[in-house]
Amino acid sequence: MQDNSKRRRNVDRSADTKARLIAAARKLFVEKGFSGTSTPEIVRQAEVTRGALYHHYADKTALFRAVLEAESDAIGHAIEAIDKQPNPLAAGSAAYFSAMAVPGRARLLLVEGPFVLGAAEIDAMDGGGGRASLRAGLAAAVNGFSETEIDALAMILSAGFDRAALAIAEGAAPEPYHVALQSLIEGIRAQ
Amino acid sequence: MQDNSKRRRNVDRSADTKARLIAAARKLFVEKGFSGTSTPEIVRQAEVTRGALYHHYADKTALFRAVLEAESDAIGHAIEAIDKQPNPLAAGSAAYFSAMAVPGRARLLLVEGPFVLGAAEIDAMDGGGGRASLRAGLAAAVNGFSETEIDALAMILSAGFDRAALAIAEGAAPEPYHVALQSLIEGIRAQ
DNA sequence: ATAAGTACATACAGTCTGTATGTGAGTAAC
DNA sequence: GTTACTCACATACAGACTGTATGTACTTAT
Repeated sequence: MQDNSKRRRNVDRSADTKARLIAAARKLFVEKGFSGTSTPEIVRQAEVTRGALYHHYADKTALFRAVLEAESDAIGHAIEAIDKQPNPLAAGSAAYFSAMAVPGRARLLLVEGPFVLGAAEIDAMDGGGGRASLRAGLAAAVNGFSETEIDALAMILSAGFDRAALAIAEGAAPEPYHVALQSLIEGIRAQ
Repeated sequence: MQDNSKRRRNVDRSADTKARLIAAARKLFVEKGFSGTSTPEIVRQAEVTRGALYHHYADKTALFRAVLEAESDAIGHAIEAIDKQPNPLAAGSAAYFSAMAVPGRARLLLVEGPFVLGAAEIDAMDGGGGRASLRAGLAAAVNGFSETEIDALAMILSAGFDRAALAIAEGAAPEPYHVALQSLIEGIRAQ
């Protein structure tokens, strides 16, 4: 499809082909969703053949997984290195929204990902969108809740963060969501 | 496929066929998801032919929509008749969880629905899972928040309710989630 | 009684996914 | 450096699925 024939090491060819596939797939998955995107479409966009795709990835889902892993890596350390800050909840919140502001990321990680791969696998991949950090911050900030109640609080607030990030990614003003989330956290902290 | 030949009015035949299709589709969509379920599978389960399916519904998505509309109708009045109760937030919460306890409903309305039809259409169908009621309850209960902030609060808490309902539908103990949500609501009420 | 519409059933066209197979360039062993 | 082997594809194919077109028996309207 393209000129890969001139003196290139295999490792470079593979890296290049995979990068093209991931970039093309990411673009199309963001625009049209997983099931709305066909593999012929992806390889056309990437300027490779379906043979190349199925050589590197077991199936369409595996390519999708590779796209999300790249996305998750990109977020990676942004949130986790925050646990020890003065106000970890506020800092973590800011870091989360900052990470989710990258175009397409919210749709990939919060909509397509949980549906295609299942919520469990997404959680395992990115640590639940920083839910672990959120849980830790909550555990340190609140009193009078059992462990399972803190788990529930973290899960519920995490869902709120996700929904807010999605709304903001779709064009909503961020401030009301930030205020609302901060107020919710302050509210339980005060109990 | 079945014995529809003996003296049946068209309106009855249609109603019966549609009911069969909706029941079969609901079962399979709950078990295997929308894209994991094929129309041959649905009609086999319903004991009709694909011709019947495509006679009554424009496409597979339209059948899915009919399933969700039936589900939404079933919930219907359970939540809306609550706005005028002494503690509308607590009563609404209980009604919501009660409605979402019906097997399969959480997956259909909270996972498959938003993905297949889009979150906007689901919201329009069931009033955002009672988000309107939640917003009204919040508006009456809290002070010092702007309208858009109350919107944001309602959306965030609504996402929390959904996530909790899903976790409970998947087998989690309900109590911690109830406690957590009630604490969150009490917390902002007190501000 | 006849004409028109309804509710299907069947057949078909197009597209998609994943696999099987073939080929040339790269790599390793000697 | 030559030979054997592996890798990175490219191409061809089989099976399944979706939606449509067409044909038919049963109703309903006139």
